[in-house]
Amino acid sequence: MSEAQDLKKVGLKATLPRIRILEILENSRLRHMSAEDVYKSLLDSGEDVGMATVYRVLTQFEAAGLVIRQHFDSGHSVFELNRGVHHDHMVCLKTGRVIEFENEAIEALQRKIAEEHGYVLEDHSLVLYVRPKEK
Amino acid sequence: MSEAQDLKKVGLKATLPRIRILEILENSRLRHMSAEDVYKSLLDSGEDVGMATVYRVLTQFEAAGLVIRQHFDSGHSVFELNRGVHHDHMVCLKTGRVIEFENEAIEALQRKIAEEHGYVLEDHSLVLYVRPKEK
DNA sequence: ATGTATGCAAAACATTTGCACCTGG
DNA sequence: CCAGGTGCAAATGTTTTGCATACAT
Repeated sequence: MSEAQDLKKVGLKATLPRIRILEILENSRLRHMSAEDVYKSLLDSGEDVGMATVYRVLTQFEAAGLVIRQHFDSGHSVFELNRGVHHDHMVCLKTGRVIEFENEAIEALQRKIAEEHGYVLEDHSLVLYVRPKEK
Repeated sequence: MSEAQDLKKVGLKATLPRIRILEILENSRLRHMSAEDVYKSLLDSGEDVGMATVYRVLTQFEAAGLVIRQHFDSGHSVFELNRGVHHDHMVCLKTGRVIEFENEAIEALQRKIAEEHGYVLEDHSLVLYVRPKEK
């Protein structure tokens, strides 16, 4: 019940829409939600917010480091709560399911590659598009 | 001058817009062009094509394997000629420059990770966002 | 009180589509 | 000639913005 504190901690006023959206991200069974998903979820809970606010709030949350925005190849963004542990994503082309995974070897290789080209790795986006293995 | 043949080879009629667009992709100094870039380039050469055709043709080229569509985090797609050698991309956050790189170790790791989760790797998207190394 | 946040509607983009007309083989 | 391709304008889907009103501190 301390969403209000969490918001203030990152410099955001604890307004109702922000609190509700944060709750949704924390409690939804979907770890990866589109703005539309969040919006529908709000309406379902009887809240009266506009899409514009959903986008504004999610963008602020991203800037504050509370959520991470992913861009998969689907034309729209998906947002997930930043739980502090970095991971990448695997999207099943058959079911649309999103699987998270961590792999330090890949992370290290990326840093090394950037380094070799005279750059410092700032961020990266890795998405594997996969299909269930045939039995 | 064999763009016409290249097109027929992949089952596409050698129409003027398709030939011109293929030429642009082959000759532009930018390896990665947005639909807008291609469109402007066409206009500059005095060609009279519509954006709709640019998108239709680029999409057909992608389906035919002639070009590869990338999605970077910028909201719009960029297209590059498929030169047959797979590679990933590094985008400089300071200059916007796009650098291509190949790394078989990363490719192998990705296949292994998908495998470990019971999937087969079908495709992937890896983009490193980097900044010039301080001297 | 007062500066910030919100809701709504309209705008802004990138991309796609319907349809009458044109064109390549 | 005729199926397929193109141009234009209008539709689409997602995200952003302007502005008057409502709210947190």
